[in-house]
Amino acid sequence: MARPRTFDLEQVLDAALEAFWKRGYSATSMADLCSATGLGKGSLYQAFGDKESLYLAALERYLNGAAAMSEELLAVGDTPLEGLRHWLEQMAHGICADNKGCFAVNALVEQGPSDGRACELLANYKQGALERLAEVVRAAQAAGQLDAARDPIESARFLMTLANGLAVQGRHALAARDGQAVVRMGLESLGAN
Amino acid sequence: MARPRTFDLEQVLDAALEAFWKRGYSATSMADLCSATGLGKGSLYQAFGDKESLYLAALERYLNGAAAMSEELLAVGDTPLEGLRHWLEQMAHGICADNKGCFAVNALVEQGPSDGRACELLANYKQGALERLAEVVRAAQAAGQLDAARDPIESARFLMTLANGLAVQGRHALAARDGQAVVRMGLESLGAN
DNA sequence: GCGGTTGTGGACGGTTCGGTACAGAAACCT
DNA sequence: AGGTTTCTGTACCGAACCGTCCACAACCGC
Repeated sequence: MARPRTFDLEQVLDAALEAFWKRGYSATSMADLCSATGLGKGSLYQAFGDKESLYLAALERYLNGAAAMSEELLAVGDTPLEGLRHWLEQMAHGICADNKGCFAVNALVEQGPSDGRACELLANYKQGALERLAEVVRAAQAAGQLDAARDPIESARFLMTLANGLAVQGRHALAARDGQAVVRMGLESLGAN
Repeated sequence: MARPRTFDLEQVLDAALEAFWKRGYSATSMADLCSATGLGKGSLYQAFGDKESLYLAALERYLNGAAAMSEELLAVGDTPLEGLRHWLEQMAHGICADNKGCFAVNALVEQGPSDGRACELLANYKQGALERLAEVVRAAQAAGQLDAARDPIESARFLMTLANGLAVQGRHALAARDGQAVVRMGLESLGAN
């Protein structure tokens, strides 16, 4: 065997994520990443390969975290609707907290319609999130909490669209109160009372 | 006097806008802009100063165009609600057409919370659009077409959030049908019938 | 037609970029 | 403890970057 690395991989990934989050992919240089992570170039390249791979690793970590957190939030409360409310509220809350928006949305916009691996990750995540949301919507409808006449998938996409819009606005300055108002209107529009 | 320039300033600005729109600011090089506009470096620098100024000029042109088009769309139909519907529908339609999203949203996300001049332009535009939308919402409420119990500004922000969310999704691939479904739900949720 | 003035585009330069090579250090196994 | 293997950071590379400069061309007023 040999010398083990002296840093924590996930910790470094989080630091890199922060840097990418702040400035985006193109505008973040390897020098930025070095100072953000506190590592030398050699270590970064050895551990991750190249800039794009590091970005993808950070993105994947973010998406996994987001999925886990979504699952937690949706499970809050005793009814499906409470879960949806928590999900959207906390999403808005996190987005309004600091002016960073949502890393996935930023990545989606910056990568654009390119055919890279990032798009693949993002598309998969979006699809999964959409289906998961639709499931909860369906449950809420079955429980009589949401208007059953609406298509669950369309409702899910509607919620997703709201969340994406909040992420955009949260990137600059969106007052928490205004974000919550949007959330409230969104839930009402699905037939919640 | 002297030799006049052989190109049309606005045409070049449109070409540059297209290039920036596709790849974003950082990822678009001056070489890209030269081939997009068909001009040499000297001409571009003489006409616009530097890359950032060219970007700002393109952004300003886009925002002016967007404002004018919004005004037109809001005026379509005989009632305020018809205007709103047209505005949101055409917004969604344009966004879904090609996978470019909305340049303003892309700029907002890429520039992030930086304190540059682009943010200033975008913030001003957003404020104006919000107020204009709120005006039309108020008119629709007065005409009995929208639920008068809702705060017009919050309703306007709600519509803006939806539009922003559509822009994000439209950057990749959003079926026109799905976009229109979101639009329909959004209008219904304001109390439209 | 001719001088003066401005647009034009390619050549050039300094800087920064992402990525590699390498020398030294550190830790594991025997 | 020694050998070996891996990690670490720096020096370095070619390429691409943004921006400048300059020789030439094109047009206007006279």
